[in-house]
Amino acid sequence: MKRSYKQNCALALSSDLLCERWTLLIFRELLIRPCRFKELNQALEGMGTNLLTNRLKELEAAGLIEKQTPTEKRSGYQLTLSGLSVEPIVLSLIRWGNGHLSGDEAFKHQDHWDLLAMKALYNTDNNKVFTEQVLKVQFKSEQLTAWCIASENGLEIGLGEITSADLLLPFTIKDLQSFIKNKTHIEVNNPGALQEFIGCFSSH
Amino acid sequence: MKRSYKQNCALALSSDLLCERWTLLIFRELLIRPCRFKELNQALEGMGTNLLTNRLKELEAAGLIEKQTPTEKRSGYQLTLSGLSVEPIVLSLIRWGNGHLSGDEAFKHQDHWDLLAMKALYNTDNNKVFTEQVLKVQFKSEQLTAWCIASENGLEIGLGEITSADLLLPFTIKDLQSFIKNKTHIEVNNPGALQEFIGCFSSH
DNA sequence: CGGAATCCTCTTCGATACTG
DNA sequence: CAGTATCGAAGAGGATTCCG
Repeated sequence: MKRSYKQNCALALSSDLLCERWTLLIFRELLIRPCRFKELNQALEGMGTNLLTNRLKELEAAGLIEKQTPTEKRSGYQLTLSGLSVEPIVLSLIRWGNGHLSGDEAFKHQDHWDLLAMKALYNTDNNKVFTEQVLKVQFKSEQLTAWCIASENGLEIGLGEITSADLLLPFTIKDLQSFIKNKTHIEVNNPGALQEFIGCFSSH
Repeated sequence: MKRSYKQNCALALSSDLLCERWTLLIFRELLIRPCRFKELNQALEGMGTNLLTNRLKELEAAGLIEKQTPTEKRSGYQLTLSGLSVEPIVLSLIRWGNGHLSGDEAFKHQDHWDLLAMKALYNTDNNKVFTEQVLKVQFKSEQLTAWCIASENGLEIGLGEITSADLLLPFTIKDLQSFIKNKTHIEVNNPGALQEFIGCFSSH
């Protein structure tokens, strides 16, 4: 029997389901890519495996996540269509956290988290049409290989390699952010694309 | 010493502060109007008064809420400017809860909660310019007297009376929603304004 | 090996009674 | 009316074990 605020209010209802401890961080991971149990366990340091199991069951029961089809040799968890609709909530929390809080250097950090932050800060308004309709960016560092595709519809993100990137950044997103702030010079294969790309983000 | 995810991630940081149990519901109340301790206590049934005290202290320490100036005879709590910036998060949760979950009739309900839901569902895009630039609506029922002002900039809401309302609705917002759904006929002082007003909300 | 189940400790929560 | 104090109940955290 699940704990509930027992209020007939949209906020209370969604909080009951989504704002339990750890739950939103599970969504963070699954919004970036499907995850195996172990990946979640590693990203969510401090969460007991039993608690993780419970949350996954609750979310599966609620129809927000599902196990990948067993045809694939190693099954993992992924968001359902309904689970995907949680993204705006996560992004609004990221925007808020980004604007209001400064991180503690002692805290754990994983580079792929920045990928979602990038999506949260991407600004569709701001945004002139790209010379090429879309702009494909490849990030590559020791810890993370990732990509994003910017267009007027928003920013798509993912892990791994992308073909025919317009812009190759030999470092992580965090570095890019500090570049934007400090306006340091960086060498890239396509300076024009870099400028276009940077123009897509809210400046703060 | 506060509990924390200890992750250097915008989502984890904002969750640490905002997604503790009851915290978002406190924001719901204060986004509608400043509250005295007792009002919060009544709206947050099931929350112990000690816990409420703790949360209020934490939020005050974080600079998100403050006590009203003691010049006013009875002091209460209100959002700071920084606290106001939490609104987009609350509204995104309301939109999600409204779309994905059906309420349980046994649960407690307070009419003023619908006021914030109305704000969450208000659609600035949808929105032709009003004949009068803004549209002032007064709600009046036994349980709730409230108003809202719709404009191209968004929807302002508040409790109590407003002067020179364009539209007087002798019932609550819930009734209006069911009217929108079922397209039942209702008698009002200004049918044209009612149509304009209804056109401002996402249809779902 | 992935992950579910068990057990134990500690923290937080929930409800009520109490005090300035 | 605002806030404290108290205490049993529930949830979280961590380690370990069990199972396919």
